[in-house]
Amino acid sequence: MSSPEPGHAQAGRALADPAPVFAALGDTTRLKLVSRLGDGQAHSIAQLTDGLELTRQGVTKHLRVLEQAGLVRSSRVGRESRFTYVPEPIEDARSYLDSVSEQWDDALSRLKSFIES
Amino acid sequence: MSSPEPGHAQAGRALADPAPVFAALGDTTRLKLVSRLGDGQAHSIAQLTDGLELTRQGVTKHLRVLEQAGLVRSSRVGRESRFTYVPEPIEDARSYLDSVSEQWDDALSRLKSFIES
DNA sequence: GATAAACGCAACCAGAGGGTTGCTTATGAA
DNA sequence: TTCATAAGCAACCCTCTGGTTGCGTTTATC
Repeated sequence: MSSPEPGHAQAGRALADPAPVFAALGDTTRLKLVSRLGDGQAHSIAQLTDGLELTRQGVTKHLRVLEQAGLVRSSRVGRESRFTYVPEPIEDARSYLDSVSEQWDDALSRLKSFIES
Repeated sequence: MSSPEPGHAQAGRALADPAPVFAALGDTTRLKLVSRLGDGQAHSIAQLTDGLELTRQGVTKHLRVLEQAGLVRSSRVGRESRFTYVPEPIEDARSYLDSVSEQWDDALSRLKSFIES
């Protein structure tokens, strides 16, 4: 019993510490990257750089951040590195937020029934 | 039309740019604070500091971050500042993650039906 | 084989972040 | 009124972050 709080541990996975995932999502550029990778296809760095107004190196850095948070996986194919979306961490983050909302709802209904009694 | 990607805009609110909310959640201490505030009660800074191994000033800074992200609201009552949970931003973040997952699922099923054809 | 494309590595920079300490101010309780 | 509690303000610290540039390396392509 020492997870970062949200009581009822929820159904699914363990989700050790969701903070790094949220931190990785806490940047507009990275959100765009995640979204673009959400199409299920593998994309090269050059591809992903296109449309974003920053250097390829900048994009690379962001991709490494996403990769370290487990949101994305990379593999070298020929002369390019292909990045693909990994769904699990976002599922985990989602269920974490679910548990927070649930906790909140429970607190509210308890409060309500207390007032009405 | 210039939101940070996820196509189908989703049902609910506008959710301008979810990045700041995720960034605010991207810290273990702040997650603990949010969770503790999720009980629906108002808590003073001293209360919230208790149990966390850092200074009251440190906690205050984190609370200001949460407040600026809209996750929390503060009001002065007597000599103490009371912080309370605000549910909307987390709802928004949740539905954003929903839209990402949905996009991913759609992509997968399209791929699958393409293979099978 | 020469050229171009796609990338990795390293250095560097300014600014934000997480944290502390010290001191002052407001408010409540004795 | 005096004393203790709760908090605000400001300065300071070090580290991480987002971004750049420059250059070297591998892989295609002509």
